[in-house]
Amino acid sequence: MANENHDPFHHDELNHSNFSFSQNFQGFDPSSHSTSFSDYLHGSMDYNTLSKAFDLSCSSSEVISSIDDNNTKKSSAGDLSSLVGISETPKSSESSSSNEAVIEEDSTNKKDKQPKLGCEDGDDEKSKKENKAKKKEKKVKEPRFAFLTKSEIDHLEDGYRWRKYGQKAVKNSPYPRSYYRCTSQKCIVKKRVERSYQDPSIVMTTYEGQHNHHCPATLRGNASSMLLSSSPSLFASSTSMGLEQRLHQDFFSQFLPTYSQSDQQIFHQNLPQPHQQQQQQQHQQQFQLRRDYGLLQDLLPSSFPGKQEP
DNA sequence: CGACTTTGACCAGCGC
DNA sequence: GCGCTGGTCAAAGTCG
Repeated sequence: MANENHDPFHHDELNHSNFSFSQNFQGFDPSSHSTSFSDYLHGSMDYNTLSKAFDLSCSSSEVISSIDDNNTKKSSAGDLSSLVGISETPKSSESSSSNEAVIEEDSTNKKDKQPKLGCEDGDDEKSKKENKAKKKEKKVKEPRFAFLTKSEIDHLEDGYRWRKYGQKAVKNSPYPRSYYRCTSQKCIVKKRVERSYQDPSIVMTTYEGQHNHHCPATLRGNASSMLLSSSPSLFASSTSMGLEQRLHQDFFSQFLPTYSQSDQQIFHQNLPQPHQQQQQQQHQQQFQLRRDYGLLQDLLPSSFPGKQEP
């Protein structure tokens, strides 16, 4: 891996060097920790599972964290800053469990929303009551999965086609949050993209739902080989070659199938020539992130939106 | 002309 | 109940 001495993100600014998922995810207590980035990464799904995955070599990962819906109810849906650790104290313990209690839901439940104008009064009342009744039923959501990416561009190319359907200003942040839906028919997957205001180079992407179709784009170039070659050490710890392949296949096919291209755009456009080394370093870190995430994939519960059965 | 983005408005949930 | 905020809708605009 590239030398670690010149990576401000990695060590100086965000203090990733001591990062450990198992530690920080479970005992998340912002009031008693420093405000390093990693301290505030609180995680998703099964923390133990995650920690298992990242214990392998977390220090090298740029990211980037996975955040589940329950945890992000306040943070991701609220403000990314709580993830990054600079805003009001997050309510830390409210989500310590039940991460798997994600049940498939018709995410269109909000669409019962009445037409804005000219709705019949009687029916209006009626449907309002129905809506209330529905709400009283335990509200379940599509499983979500969020992860942080260091990137210059907000909407990362992931191979799927998305239609933007909304944008909102985020409280305490100069950066808006964008809402996307998968353009594929009958696919209800949504995606939310927002940028950290503390570190504008960090983008948080939240996926909600599961694609019910194949990725329209295929992985191009040598991304997967680069992926593996960028840090063979981690995969060396995984004894199965089949696993290894599945990992990055899953990851790329589900989220980042064409990422390598945007990577090149990102890092080659914006960095000055003298920093080529740093450039390469970042590049490698990006791939490492993806690889780690791929590993994560394999350990995810089946309810995870990006999880694909073999 | 279709696909997509922008943007203001609306609605629901939540905390006070 | 009220105000704030997140999430969504849908008309208008833009682009290829």
